[in-house]
Amino acid sequence: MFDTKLIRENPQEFDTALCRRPGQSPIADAINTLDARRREAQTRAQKIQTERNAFAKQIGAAKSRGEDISDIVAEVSKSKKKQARLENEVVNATQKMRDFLSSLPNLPLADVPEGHGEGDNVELRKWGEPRHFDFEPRDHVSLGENLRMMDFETAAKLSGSRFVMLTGGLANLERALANFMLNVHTRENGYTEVNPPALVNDDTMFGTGQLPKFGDDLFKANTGHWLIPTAEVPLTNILAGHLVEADTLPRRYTAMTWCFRSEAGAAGKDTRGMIRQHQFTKVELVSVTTEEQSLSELERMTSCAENILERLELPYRTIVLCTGDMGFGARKTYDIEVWLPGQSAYREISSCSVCGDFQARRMNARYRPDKSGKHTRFVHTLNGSGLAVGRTLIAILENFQEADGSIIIPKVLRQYMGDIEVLKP
RNA sequence: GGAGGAGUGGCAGAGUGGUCGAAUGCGGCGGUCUUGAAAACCGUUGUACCGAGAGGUACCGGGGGUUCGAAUCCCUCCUCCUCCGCCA
Repeated sequence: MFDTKLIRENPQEFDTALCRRPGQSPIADAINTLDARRREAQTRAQKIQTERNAFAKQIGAAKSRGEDISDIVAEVSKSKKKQARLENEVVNATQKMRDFLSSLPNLPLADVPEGHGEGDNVELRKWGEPRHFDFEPRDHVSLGENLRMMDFETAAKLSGSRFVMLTGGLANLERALANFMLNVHTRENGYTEVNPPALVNDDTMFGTGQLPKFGDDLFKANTGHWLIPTAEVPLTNILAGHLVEADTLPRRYTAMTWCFRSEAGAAGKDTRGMIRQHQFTKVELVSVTTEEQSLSELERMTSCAENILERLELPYRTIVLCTGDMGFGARKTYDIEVWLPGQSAYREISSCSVCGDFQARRMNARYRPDKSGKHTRFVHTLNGSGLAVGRTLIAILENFQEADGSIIIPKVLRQYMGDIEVLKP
């Protein structure tokens, strides 16, 4: 959500920045017209209210002196209807503005490359050498089923398509991964571990930008709750409605949660395997910072995520998303892609975004920049995966496979798996 | 699920129809004293919006209503607490 004052004062700059996203057209004029109407109605309604407040005070004074008040009362009653109409106008105009503004995506930062889709993203760096195999590497489905620890058939019986059931060593491996990631982020990177609700209300989904536009991508419970598509939602909303002191920032939160996505628009995409599921485990990172800190925090967060892959010895590359591939609330996004030998491709395993004050405005989360000052500012929010656990498991299977279908366990994970070194079929 | 109670400023907590945006305490900020600090004392201290400004308007859990006037009365929803029942 945007500051209407900013749009009023810099309509040209606003439109230019917004239109760097493909599919967006200039909108500042329309917003400013709507806004002018709202302010005018508000000013008029306030004027009438001022008069009425004065009358009410007179009545109070007169009454306490024991005077007759019926004349004044009669006069005030007349303005009631007019005021109700004006107030109604203000409420409607405000609501209209809010609806309008809440459907607009965030402005890309100036250094974000312009483009229409995946193809226009820009690679920044690569880490690790994809391993050379002297046999034909298999994909994770083949490996997992061969181990008899990855069962799509039973999952389909229980739930339908896009679900998987892990058993035995792979179930343990997934738990080990999440445990490892959480330990690193909490013990070395300064994040506070949170175990948040996975069902949230409308306001919470609005705060991070899933609503009102993207309800179709979400699962909804019959109580009206929504299932979180990422822990970004509850973690970022922790500070919703709060005013905090600057010296309590940054706040860094991490959580392992299940994530639920309807994958409504992804029919036919990644149907094989556990790349794209309705339910998956993810360790999420969320930072809440000041305006000054948010850009460096993005670099920090991204390196926290990259570091996990390095310790797992998984080759990756880091790209910056172009304006056409960025999410709704982001100003700038780095994707980290892990090498998958089974696909001979780099695939997304983490996405780190800085949202500026976009989400903070939606959820009204502010801070006081300095203690004696009267001004408040909206906090800046960031989120990133640290990492997608299911996809990390896939990467381990495919990168650490042996010719006989066994899987070498990365050294850093062994302590979480009873010190075994290999999973054998 | 049943019966009660409560939601007020950063926090604690008073206020039951008019001069209440709201006592008081804590905390914060500024100052006096002090070599410095602590203590003590004095002062100050909510947010958002409208307005060029003067100034104005709104907000006492959310929404609605009664009234000339609502933190205060009524309706409704939400949240929390206590007791009982049930239960992982």
